[in-house]
Amino acid sequence: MEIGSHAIAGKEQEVMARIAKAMGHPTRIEILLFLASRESCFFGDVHDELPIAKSTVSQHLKELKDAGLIQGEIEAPKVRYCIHKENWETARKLFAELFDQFDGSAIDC
Amino acid sequence: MEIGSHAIAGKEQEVMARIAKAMGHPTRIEILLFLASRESCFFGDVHDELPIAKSTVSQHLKELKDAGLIQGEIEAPKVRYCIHKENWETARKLFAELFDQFDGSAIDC
DNA sequence: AATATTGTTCGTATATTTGCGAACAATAAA
DNA sequence: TTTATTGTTCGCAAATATACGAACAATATT
Repeated sequence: MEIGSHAIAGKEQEVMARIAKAMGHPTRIEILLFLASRESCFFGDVHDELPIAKSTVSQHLKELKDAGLIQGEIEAPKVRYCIHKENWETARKLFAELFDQFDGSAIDC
Repeated sequence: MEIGSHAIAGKEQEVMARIAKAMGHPTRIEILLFLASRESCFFGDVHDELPIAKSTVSQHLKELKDAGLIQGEIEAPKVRYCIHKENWETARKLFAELFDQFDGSAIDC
């Protein structure tokens, strides 16, 4: 790889934007922190943590799921949600890589 | 701090959501990578990298600036943009902290 | 079978985002 | 002073996002 170029390809940029977008709402950050702090939990547990309608919670969970950050599986009549282990790790690396692109020791502009 | 609790307060969650939202667009990820890869540059340099109208580029830059990720200063008749060093570092830490909240060694749900 | 529990989906209203060209502002150059 | 250069801001149209309650679906319970 050339000096000065970065390792985040176009496809990865799209993935990052998708993930960042999913994280771009206070409620969804709250949900991620909640899920990250435990092994797993049910929809109702998430809903109980938030002062919003269940339909809204469901939509936020869907967005996080569509972005790949979490996963949910039916345990009738409940639905168990948890962090998507592999994608979470991928996201961690992508963001770390992006933030590392900038040389903090550089002089101010 | 209690075991199981996390270190990201409500206020920080809002900041994270704000930053993530700003990063939630492919063009803005592209801009961040571009700026992160050099000391600084002018608006025109950013515009030249992108296949979109200058007014649109200006708006994207404004959002990144409002989120605190970048800064811009007039060097008439040009405008020099660059990564906002301190806020960039803050963002790096916040994201790293969030992603570290999840114990990757946990069993799948 | 009837009822209760748990979430998702639908329909709707409002707000925000995105993108563009035109108009504008500020300085530099002629 | 006129003219060029460089970006921002404005006004608009179209697309998305946000939030809610009602309706629905699937299973468990009685």
